[in-house]
Amino acid sequence: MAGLSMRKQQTNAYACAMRRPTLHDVAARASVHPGTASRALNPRTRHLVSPVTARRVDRAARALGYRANPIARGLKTARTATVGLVLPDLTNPLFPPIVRGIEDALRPAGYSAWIVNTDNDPERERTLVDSLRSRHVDGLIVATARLDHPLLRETAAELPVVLVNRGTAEPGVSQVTPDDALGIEQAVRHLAGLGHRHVAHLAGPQDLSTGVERLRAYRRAVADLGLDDAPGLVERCGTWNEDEGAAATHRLLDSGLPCTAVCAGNDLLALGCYDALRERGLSCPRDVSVVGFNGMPFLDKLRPPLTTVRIPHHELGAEAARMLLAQLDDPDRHPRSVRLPPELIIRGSTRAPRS
Amino acid sequence: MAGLSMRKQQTNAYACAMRRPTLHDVAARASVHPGTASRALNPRTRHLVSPVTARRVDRAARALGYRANPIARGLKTARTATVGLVLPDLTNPLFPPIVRGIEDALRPAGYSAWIVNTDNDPERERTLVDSLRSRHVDGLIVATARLDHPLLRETAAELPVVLVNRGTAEPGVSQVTPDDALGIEQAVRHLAGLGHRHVAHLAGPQDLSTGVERLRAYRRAVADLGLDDAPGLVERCGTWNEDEGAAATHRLLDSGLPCTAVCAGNDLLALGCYDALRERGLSCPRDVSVVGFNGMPFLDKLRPPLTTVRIPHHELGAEAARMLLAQLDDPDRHPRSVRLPPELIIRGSTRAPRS
DNA sequence: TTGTATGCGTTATCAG
DNA sequence: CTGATAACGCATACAA
Repeated sequence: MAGLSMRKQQTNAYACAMRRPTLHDVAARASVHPGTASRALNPRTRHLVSPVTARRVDRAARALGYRANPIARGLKTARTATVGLVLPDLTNPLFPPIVRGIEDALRPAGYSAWIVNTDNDPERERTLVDSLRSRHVDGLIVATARLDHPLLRETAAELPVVLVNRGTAEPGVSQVTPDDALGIEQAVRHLAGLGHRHVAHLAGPQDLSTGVERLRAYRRAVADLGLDDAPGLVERCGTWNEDEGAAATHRLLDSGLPCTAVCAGNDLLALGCYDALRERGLSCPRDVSVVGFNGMPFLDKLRPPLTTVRIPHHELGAEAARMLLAQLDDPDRHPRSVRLPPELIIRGSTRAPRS
Repeated sequence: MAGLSMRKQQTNAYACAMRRPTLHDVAARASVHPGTASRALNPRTRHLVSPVTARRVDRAARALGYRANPIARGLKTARTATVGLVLPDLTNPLFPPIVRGIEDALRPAGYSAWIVNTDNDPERERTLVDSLRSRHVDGLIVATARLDHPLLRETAAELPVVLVNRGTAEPGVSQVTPDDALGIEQAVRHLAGLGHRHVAHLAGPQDLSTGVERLRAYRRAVADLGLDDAPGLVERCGTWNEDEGAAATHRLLDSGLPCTAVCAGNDLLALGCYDALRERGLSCPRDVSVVGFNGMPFLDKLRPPLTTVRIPHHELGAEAARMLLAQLDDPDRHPRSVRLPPELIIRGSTRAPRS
């Protein structure tokens, strides 16, 4: 790694980079003690200083273009106005909108987010959470929650944590998730309304709240609506991706069970389903209707455009951020769980079954 | 904002949170002076300490689960092993893979990235760059470069900066960009090879290197290949998005100029083009062939799958990160400019013109 | 109301 | 080779 010796050189190369003015400089210019300047500049302690002095300090700070050094401040206060954001994978199009929601809610409060990717690797996750903590983030928003997730419990015991999108079975952790059950119910009800009796489900990973709850909701909807409940109509996928969706669809079709519609656990699985159908010369929606879940971008550009359950990504993130801020404000606040309602978006991939 | 008074409460709510061990604790346990412990733990200064002492310190550190506090370290060294990453918009699917490339290249060097979104707002950009600087990032990777971009010149004079994806006309700034000219040439040559003589171009924003260079390359290719060079075959778009692409396509079709193929400045414009064609009852590729640019994810799932020029996103990011690391190592290093070769991906949206 | 002193955790520069 | 000490920039008890 770069030696510290470079520091001297850097001073050469970026010679024009004037040292940022410090509180000390401001104090000197205003002819007050640094402590006074600190108080004057801090909204919370400003009332402790005389208005004239305060204004003088303000002017000095403005003139010098003073900006407090958050590092030094953090060292003293043990707070950084920063929250860590733990994602499985930023390249999954589900997450960027959630991130935007988080940032948009954090900004007005003066907080910013530090984003890390775990790649669904628990070890990497542990390392990253540790590095966020050593950077003294004030709290954590976690999108990688598993149902069984000791790290989460440990971490939440030590600093404010809010889960987003995926929940956990670990106690004492706040979470903001889509109402998976409601979404799946809408999807299955839509298919049943079109006349489908044999609806399959591509289930997601069963160690994630999303995978489990969507499967459970599917089963309940099938029962409630009196649809075909053959166990073979459920195919499990190990991860939320297209390959798994395609493989599961192939297994489903190989089973020979009657099936005119597929309710996929998420959009990526649905995309894999598209691939498998095409590979077998089957047409969606003529032969098989397909519903996705999440409302990823660009699904309307597919052929056929994918009917899906849209979850409010941005709002999911914003709500998680607001919840974390509240928790930051009042650490004794009781952990709570919020479910946001999804919305069925009907497009071209669903239609009544033939005959 | 949350008062600091909360700190006390926080100590209550997260009471079990043991204080992280500090260098001081490690030193005490190893019965050495903190200074010695610091030297022993720092690979660069480890040779200054006797092997036995070093090992003793190591053991103490391990036993206590010691992790250096990067904040305190940064305060002293004015270095943070952190780089700022300035993006226009994380929800644009072009960027996440670039981010991953950057992170993957940064990680082995012990650096991490702090991501911010400007929304293409210069004022917001200035604020964010400022906040990154006050957080003492060691350098900047910027994906929001415009051709005319004073902030870039100012900033690059004060700390290492590398541009990624978009370049600038400002002098003295390193950049890693796709070889836009080569990519467009491949695209137009492909269309010409299929027999197209009237190829339109949906040009991107002309204040961005990408927009300008792709337009220039289109013009050159049209000239070289002896294609129809009617000025009306170029339609300008103010931003890289679907709406602009659709509007431009409508204008193009309204012009009545003969045109059998569209070379879009990027994939989003091409998606807009799809929409416009569909709206007019035209078929791609039967009536009009379309080529995109960038190689966004999921383009193969469109109908028809979009022929595009794939740029090596991950490598683009990785190369930018490596370049920044090199610059961090040697601040006197001459700024340089790297262009990465793209690759034409031929899919179903291009075919020979009718008749 | 203001100044003073101290500490946050670490590294660098001295002595020894 | 190791220990002592002084910063780094800021916030905050405490003294004045």
